[in-house]
Amino acid sequence: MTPQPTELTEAEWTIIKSIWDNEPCSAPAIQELLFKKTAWTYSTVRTFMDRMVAKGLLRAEKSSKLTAYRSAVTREQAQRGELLYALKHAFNDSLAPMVQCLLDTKNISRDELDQLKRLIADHEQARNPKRSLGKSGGKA
Amino acid sequence: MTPQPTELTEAEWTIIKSIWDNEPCSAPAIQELLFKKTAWTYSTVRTFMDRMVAKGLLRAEKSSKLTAYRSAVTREQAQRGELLYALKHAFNDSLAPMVQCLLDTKNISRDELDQLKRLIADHEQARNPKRSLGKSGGKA
DNA sequence: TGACGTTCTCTACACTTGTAGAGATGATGC
DNA sequence: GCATCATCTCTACAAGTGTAGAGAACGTCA
Repeated sequence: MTPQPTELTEAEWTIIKSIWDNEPCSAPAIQELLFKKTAWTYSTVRTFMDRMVAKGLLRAEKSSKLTAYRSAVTREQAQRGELLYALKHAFNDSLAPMVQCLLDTKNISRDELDQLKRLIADHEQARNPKRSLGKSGGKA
Repeated sequence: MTPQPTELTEAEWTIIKSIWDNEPCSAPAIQELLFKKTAWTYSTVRTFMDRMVAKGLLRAEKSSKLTAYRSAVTREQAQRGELLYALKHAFNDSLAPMVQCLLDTKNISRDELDQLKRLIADHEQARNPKRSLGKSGGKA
């Protein structure tokens, strides 16, 4: 149903990535995990997490004293939100300029280039499965 | 030199796009241009623009009473900033997942798909102009 | 049962972003 | 010279974001 496009702040990205990798998890656990990278105190992390619950980005279940958190949006949803934001604002919703920018910006290895070609080919196959090209077993 | 990655807020995107298309231009002009879309008052637009000057996103030159604005970052810089932000936060800097998400998300027409393939092919050519096709390529 | 550690709750504060009104000031036409 | 218009400057304020301290409350080990 694609609710409203999920948009995350930088801090929220940091938190939720950690949660995706560890859910369900506690706030102290996340704080500890992130401490090396962010130096955030428990209060900071907890504030973010509770705000994210309020926004519907996370879900919290508390048993007695402890609160367990899990994500309420999938990685894919969040990625899509971020991508659509960039696509819309920076590229007026047109694919090609975005991909062009990607190609111009990152130093892309031959492998990555091949990978991209494969992605596109697979996508083509998937939407147009008439004839098979031998190459790889596809399977979306 | 790629200063610091340019990041724009939603309102800033709206403003700067209008400026790219009309620079040099005055604040009242931009306000009028955007009014249909945003309903922003002059004060609002002016505040944004002056903040953007402070941030180094725009440049302002005032002659007597009038202030003329122009962009201080190119469309490409801004696009790159936005793209890198998404790439970094949502996709941990990996190309392929981003492109995959793009393919999965937007309803891509055959034309667009062809266009993408062409972009990639051109890019390949550009970085590897030795021989036209051939797998080899070797040597990163 | 008291000290200690863990986790939680509440509150706070500065900065950014979105939004705008009020009034100053200069330019124009008469 | 004065009314008017266009433009500018200044100030403000609410909501969102980044960041955190102080102190309550519970669990536990001696």
